[in-house]
Amino acid sequence: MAKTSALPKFIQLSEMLIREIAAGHLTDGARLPPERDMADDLGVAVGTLRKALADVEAKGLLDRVQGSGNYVRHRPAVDSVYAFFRLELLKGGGLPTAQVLAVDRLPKPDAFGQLGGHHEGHRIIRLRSLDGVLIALEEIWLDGAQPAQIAVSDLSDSLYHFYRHDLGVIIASVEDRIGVDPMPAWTPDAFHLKSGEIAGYIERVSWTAAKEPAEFSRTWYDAKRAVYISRMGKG
Amino acid sequence: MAKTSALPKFIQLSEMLIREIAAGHLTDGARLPPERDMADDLGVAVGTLRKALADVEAKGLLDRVQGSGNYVRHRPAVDSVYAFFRLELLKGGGLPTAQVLAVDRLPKPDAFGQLGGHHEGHRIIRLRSLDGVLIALEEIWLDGAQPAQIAVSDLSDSLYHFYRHDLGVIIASVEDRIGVDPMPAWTPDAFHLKSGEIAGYIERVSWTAAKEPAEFSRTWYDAKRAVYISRMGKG
DNA sequence: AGGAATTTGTGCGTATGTATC
DNA sequence: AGATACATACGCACAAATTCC
Repeated sequence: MAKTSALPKFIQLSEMLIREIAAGHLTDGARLPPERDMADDLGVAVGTLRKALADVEAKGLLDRVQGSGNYVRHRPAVDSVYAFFRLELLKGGGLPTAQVLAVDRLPKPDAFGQLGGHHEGHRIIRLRSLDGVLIALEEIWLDGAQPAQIAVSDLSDSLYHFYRHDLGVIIASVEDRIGVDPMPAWTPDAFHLKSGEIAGYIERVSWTAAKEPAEFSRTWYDAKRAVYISRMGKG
Repeated sequence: MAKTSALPKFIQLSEMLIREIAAGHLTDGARLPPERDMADDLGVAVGTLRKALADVEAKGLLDRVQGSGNYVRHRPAVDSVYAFFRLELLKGGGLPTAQVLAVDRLPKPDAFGQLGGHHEGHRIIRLRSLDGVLIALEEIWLDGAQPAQIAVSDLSDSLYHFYRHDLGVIIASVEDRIGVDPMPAWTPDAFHLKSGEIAGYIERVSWTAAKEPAEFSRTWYDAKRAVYISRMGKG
């Protein structure tokens, strides 16, 4: 196996908590135990747990209130990411999470000209993981004619929930590339999945090279992942 | 004076560093002293300084490299925020900083119909501070016809630099409201400044109420500031 | 209304790991 | 290989906000 040194504890904790919330084991509004109790149960120092909790809060899944407690923020179960997330079927039921890399308003590629009347579109690039393992890069285009207010913060949770309830737009294209760790060389016809309940269709997107990792995100670990993706393009 | 409990040390340190960088005292590429030395000089614990450095890094003004050092990231002096920031003239040379609260694509108010052909515009709301003291709320509209890729991350540094170099658009309207601490009641005719080198003009913008603080940002302090602004609207 | 208990936030100091030089 | 420097992790003490009695 590759020389994979373990991730830091606070990252492991953060991802564990996110998976617990995404899976519905921690429902919306639920209050976590006091940090000291939680840290004792998990066998870590309070400061380490707090760093993980700050990470979950930054992803919008937790509400931390001084003097009160840590409260889970998650959409109800009916809007679970499971409803629209098809990747897990190919991996045996892992828990999906996502991380937005970039949201840009760009001229729409010709391949999508027939969908929507606008000459521009919103391009969203996300990393998708199952059980914390990076498995896919996702590129999605939304038609630009909608009065869309798109920002990274809006997309940090369940992207599809955002589509249906907040935006009400049509997905122009969804491309899923499936891989294992380490990611194999990318080929144009890797995987194309029909996207379930979403009113849209599948189309291959020509992948433009990613910007520098530093432009995508701010933490060391995010940058690592971005570099990882960059290697995909060279395959 | 009002009961102003001091801000936490790590926030004070963070804002001090940001001002030092914005003023050009720490030039682009400069390497900071080792964290232990720096913490000793400043009379704080290393962990406290590290929290401040993480904050500066999150704002894109610092590059932290393990095993190497902390490196300043800043635009060259010719593009200093001073070139386009007029507020400081009224306060005696304070160092301006800004924080983006919201970036939305919305139908353009009728008052701006004569500028630009598009019916939509990008509304940007920023807090502006001098020497760390909050003094103004800024609302700016850009015409939506431009192929603008607007996201909060693009605006975190110098907004005017972004206008001129990255976007190349015309500022539809700029409204500056000047105040002191505590912020006085807002009145429609508070202050309207001609915006210097910017090709645009000044117009009063009817201020729509801010969303909930939680929608703007994630940290406790950002939320505090948002609440502070809310009180302005009621004055 | 008020005060005690609970819970998170801040700050400190230290030891060890890991990347860079 | 050694030295330097940032990253992680631990534990503790006190402050501040909330909640409860």
